[in-house]
Amino acid sequence: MDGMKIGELAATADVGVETVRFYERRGLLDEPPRLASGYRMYGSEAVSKLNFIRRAKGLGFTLEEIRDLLSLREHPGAKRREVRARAQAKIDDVDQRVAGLLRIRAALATLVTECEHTAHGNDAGTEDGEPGVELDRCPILAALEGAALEEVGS
Amino acid sequence: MDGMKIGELAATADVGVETVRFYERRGLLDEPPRLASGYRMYGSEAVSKLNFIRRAKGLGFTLEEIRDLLSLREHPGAKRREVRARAQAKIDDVDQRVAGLLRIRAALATLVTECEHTAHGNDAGTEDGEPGVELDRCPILAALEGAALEEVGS
DNA sequence: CTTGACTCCGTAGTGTGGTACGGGGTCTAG
DNA sequence: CTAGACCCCGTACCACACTACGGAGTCAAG
Repeated sequence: MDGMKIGELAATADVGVETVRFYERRGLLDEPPRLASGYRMYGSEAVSKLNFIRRAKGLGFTLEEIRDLLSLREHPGAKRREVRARAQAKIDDVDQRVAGLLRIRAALATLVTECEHTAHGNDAGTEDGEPGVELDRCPILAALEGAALEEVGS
Repeated sequence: MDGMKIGELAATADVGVETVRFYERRGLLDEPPRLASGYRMYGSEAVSKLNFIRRAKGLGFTLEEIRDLLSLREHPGAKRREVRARAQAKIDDVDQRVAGLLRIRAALATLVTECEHTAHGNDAGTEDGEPGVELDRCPILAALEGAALEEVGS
């Protein structure tokens, strides 16, 4: 069943052929076995990895971080302690990201609520012009600039 | 109280002077009033904006998205409906990100648990060599490639 | 056994988000 | 009134993550 060339892999995972080779150079994909001709031959797990990479990228991980993430399963029976520590560090990082996103979400939700409050049921495309509640204090800014916000680092 | 030059603003918000001008060119910061000399003069709300930008950036928003986010408060009494819609769209985006991160988090937690299970209490730096539980099925990949995963877009 | 799609490799170019540089003008303390 | 720190602007450069290109070899259908 398995055994596709790079073009088929790329099409299946919906990335470019060049991207696959690029990821290989960056160590995100293992070097696959080659045909006598030098052509790369991939199994279906390569599709899974590419899907994973696409998703993780969309979540803001860098390629280097994704390489780390992927390598967490490769530990050859040794150094489980270190793997555990690295996984835990990633968890902490993810928790920070989630917390930050939830802060932004809360701020946005406040904004939506405030807007509804001010001009609820107003569906006309025309200017409403109604001053209503003052939005001079931006809830988004307020939520983000406020206290208890340690640096996220990067 | 207000009225700082670009250097003070940059120092206060812990970014580079060049970065402030860069954000201005990209439309994230308004063009501030100038002294007769041409020097930019900023009020304290510029600090808030810069703090916001730093945080939002750390959460994976692009500068363009951040510009949108910031502009949500600038609506001059009109088009609240559109503001509400854009804020809601951002909320949906944030929810998707959080969901993705939580999937990764769950996978990492599984990995940690599995490692403890296999070689718990093993603190020696030496190879343990113990095969233990098979980790050939990667929980990280498993969590991300699984069903019901629509495309996140970008 | 030719033709066209596919693959190889290396190198170069793109867009994003800055950072640095260079040649000037300005401001303030001594 | 001059030295040094600050600011102006434009341009160039950097890292990251691709994306495109060119010239050559390979493979599969007709």
